[in-house]
Amino acid sequence: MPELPEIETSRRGIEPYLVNHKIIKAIVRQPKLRWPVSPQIIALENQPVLSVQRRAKYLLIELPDGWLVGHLGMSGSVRILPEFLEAGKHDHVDFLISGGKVLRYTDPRRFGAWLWADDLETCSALKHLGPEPLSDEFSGAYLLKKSQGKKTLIKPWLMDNKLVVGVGNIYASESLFEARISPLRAAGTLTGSEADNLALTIKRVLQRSIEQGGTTLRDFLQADGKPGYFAQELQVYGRTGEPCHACGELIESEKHGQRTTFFCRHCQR
DNA sequence: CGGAGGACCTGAGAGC
DNA sequence: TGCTCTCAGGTCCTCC
Repeated sequence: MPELPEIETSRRGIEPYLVNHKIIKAIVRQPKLRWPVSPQIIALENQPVLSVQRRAKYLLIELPDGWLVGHLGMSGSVRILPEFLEAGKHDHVDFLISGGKVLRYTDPRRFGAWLWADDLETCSALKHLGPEPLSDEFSGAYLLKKSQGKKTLIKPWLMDNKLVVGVGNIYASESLFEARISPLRAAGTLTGSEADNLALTIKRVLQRSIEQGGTTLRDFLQADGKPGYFAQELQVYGRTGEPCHACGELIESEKHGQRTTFFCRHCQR
């Protein structure tokens, strides 16, 4: 499911229900996720939530003694239930919140994770991540420097978390289209002005999607159960064979490393 | 080292 | 209807 805008949408959705409340306990129905659910989570009792943050595609829930580190994988979502409701087949973890509401994690494919971290600096899941795309550190100059000599295709290169986090399969294709850069080029062929443009475009596309509540393709829902509306603004993703909104030529798709890339051969050079 | 590919897991939809 | 195949928003691991 989710790329950065969907995680940020989820974070904003759950934050007001958690901060200044306590997590009474966690109910873990299925501990076998991407990694086993951490024992510290299973043992949680009556902990006040200090903050709800995000790093890359991880949700970070701050407790007095450490952090709940959640990842939604490909198909995961979190939502707030007004009260405890019977769990479905894929409702793997509930966090019971003081006052009676429930933070429920649902994930059919179980590629997600719920881990405990004593502190964020030493958390192995977070340690090797590149810069946040919406931070000042992520710039055209940064992209240009990193691209030097790279033979990888630009599109899978953008999806590498060591380069920049949060850009997944949807937004990699969308950003390259908006920047009019062909995904078929090697990363090392980026010019300075293209790198500047690409960095700005990635920020703009992600920001706009966050404002729309993310992209709902099939199962992603915001924490209140509503879909995200950015799907209506997708220019190339999922539009193989349909006319390009800019030039009318047909959108093409190709597989690069197991993932489909969508692009307009005429607009993107 | 960089880069390619398989692995994890389930469900939806297409085609026969 | 039901089987088989392909595809899906992520990322870690191994192999060359």
